[in-house]
Amino acid sequence: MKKKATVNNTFVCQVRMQAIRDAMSVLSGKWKFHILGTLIEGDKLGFMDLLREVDGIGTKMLSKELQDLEINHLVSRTVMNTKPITVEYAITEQGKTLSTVIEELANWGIEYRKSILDTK
Amino acid sequence: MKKKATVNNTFVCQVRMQAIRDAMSVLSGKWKFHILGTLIEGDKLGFMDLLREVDGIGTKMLSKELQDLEINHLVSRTVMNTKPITVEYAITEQGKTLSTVIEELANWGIEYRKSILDTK
DNA sequence: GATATCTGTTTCCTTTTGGAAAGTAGTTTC
DNA sequence: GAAACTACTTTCCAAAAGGAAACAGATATC
Repeated sequence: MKKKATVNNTFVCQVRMQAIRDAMSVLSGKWKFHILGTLIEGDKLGFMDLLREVDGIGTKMLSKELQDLEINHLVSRTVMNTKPITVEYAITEQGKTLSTVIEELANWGIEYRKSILDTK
Repeated sequence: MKKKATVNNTFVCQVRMQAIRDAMSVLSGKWKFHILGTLIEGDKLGFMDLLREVDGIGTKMLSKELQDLEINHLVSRTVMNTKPITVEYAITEQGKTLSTVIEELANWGIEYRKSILDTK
């Protein structure tokens, strides 16, 4: 299975491929876009808030995904010293740069659904 | 684990959630963005062309992903009656509507990589 | 006739992902 | 002091995703 790139083997394409890999490595999975989208809308949400907002997610996945997003500097985590301890999750400046991507993706999804319903 | 949505339980947010689910159901996996991106650049590529262009993919995944994309009307498949049989894969009009999303994602990936290198 | 090319499919396996449920731990209200 | 609330973690398991390699069928070239 030897391979020689022939068509898109330009520098820009290699860079774009790498960029998509980079982006997906940080955004892959079933929940990241939902969590980020929710945090972009209403900033500063507690764990239980997110559990309520992100429809269908469980504690394990929410916890794990939030850790991933925090590691990648897209979400911040702040422990508040309130009566029953609460934690505030918020989108970072870095994370906010994703809002156009998420917006575009959501818009595409809406249009896609429409076009599918038309053809049926 | 009772849940009551309190913050983003508006109609637009429900629609956006659904839109992201729709989009991801069609675009999930390791290779779809790469294949679509490649087909948007150079239209009409053979199976072997794609195998060469999409760095790292194997025959099984390429075959499977192309089938998925064809089912969802994002890619067209045309069998040519050439000497050794060849097949032309191309992006559909429907598929072309993804170009802005892919563009945004790639741009974000590029900027993200830059910012990570800066902070290190 | 052997080898090569094009387009896949099939098999077998490992890794990754995701989910349900129970457990942990601290605080606070009744 | 029992129950409730917040914020998780852990365990155990099932399903999905992904990959390497072999196989297959058709034509065409050496």
